[in-house]
Amino acid sequence: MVKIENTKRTILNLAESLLQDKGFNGFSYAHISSDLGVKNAAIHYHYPTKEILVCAVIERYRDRFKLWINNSRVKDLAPEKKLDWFFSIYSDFRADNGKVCLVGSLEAEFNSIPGAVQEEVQAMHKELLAWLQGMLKEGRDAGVFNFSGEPANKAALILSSLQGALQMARALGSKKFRDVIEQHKLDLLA
Amino acid sequence: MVKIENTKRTILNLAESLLQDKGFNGFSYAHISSDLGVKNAAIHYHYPTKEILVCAVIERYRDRFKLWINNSRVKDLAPEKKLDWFFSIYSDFRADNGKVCLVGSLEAEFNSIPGAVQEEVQAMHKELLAWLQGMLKEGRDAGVFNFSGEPANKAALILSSLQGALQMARALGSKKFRDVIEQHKLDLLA
DNA sequence: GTCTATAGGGGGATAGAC
DNA sequence: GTCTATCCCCCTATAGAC
Repeated sequence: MVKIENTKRTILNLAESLLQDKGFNGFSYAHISSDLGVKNAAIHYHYPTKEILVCAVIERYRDRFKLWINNSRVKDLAPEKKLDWFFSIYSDFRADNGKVCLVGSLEAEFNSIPGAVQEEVQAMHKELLAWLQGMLKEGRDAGVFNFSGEPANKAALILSSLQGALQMARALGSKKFRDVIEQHKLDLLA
Repeated sequence: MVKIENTKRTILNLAESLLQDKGFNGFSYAHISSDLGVKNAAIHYHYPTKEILVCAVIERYRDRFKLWINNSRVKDLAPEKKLDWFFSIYSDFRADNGKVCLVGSLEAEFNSIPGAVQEEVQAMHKELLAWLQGMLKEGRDAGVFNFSGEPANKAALILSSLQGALQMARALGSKKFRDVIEQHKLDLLA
């Protein structure tokens, strides 16, 4: 019972990592099973299809994000600290072998992934945007952030940029990613 | 001689479209050949390998972009019109069956594409950034654009955002894409 | 230039033994 | 739960006829 939970969790870890590294159509059950040290069929026992496996990866990530933002260590931060925390998620991806975010990886291949995965991605993206929008509004109301227009639109701008910047850094290097982060802070705190 | 040039061009058109729709690992020679109404092997006659084919797609796009920006219809525009022109490239992608940009598509799958393609993507991305950076500097010097920091960093922010916004729109719809464009204008012209 | 035919590999997925 | 073995499909790429 404990063993199976560990195995399932390890499979999810590997699948998540491979998704962020090679993309949905770039990884296979063979990658996971060889990394895990078992055979192909063992993965199918835990996650019958690739569609089910990747949906489980996203669901876990959504749960994780919900826990984070509802935890007092994030919830009670000042807006500018919340911003730093959010940026650090993406900086950590970059530092971890140049991974991109799940949303970006899966949306780039959106038209060649299963329908159930598309729906999970959509839900995940909405949740990220909603939190970011609330944080930006909170910060502007508090006089910390400075921007024109709707918080929802500024949130979409920032999130799309982080997504793109992780991809950009693969071709142009980590400095470009850091430059984008700094420019966002400059724009927001000016 | 004319016929072969037309065929080669049509193959490049289809490959470019498929790349922007399904990604490198999501399209095959079979897609191209069935769309073109020929057999698999005919494509290999013109472009022996997928690596060579995709490199040719990117090289053509780079040439096209160079022609555009050196043409007086773009070169002589005022900075704010240049900005609109650049945004329209991405709006047109979005309007064309929700395509994403080549750079975003290929960088998302960067670690599962051939090395020669990676190098082409890198060169292309640098050229796009260089032009955008120059345009932003020109606009700020002319007193039309308003932003803090280095033009290079603002260029990276905007380009990464356009790249991400096309992907985002696949899950969340075209309105989100338009919202991002409007927010960029708001930020830049404030 | 395009065809048929096929090689050769990898992919997702399943059956049945242990 | 994991194994071996296997099925079947799609993929990239090539050989040789037309």
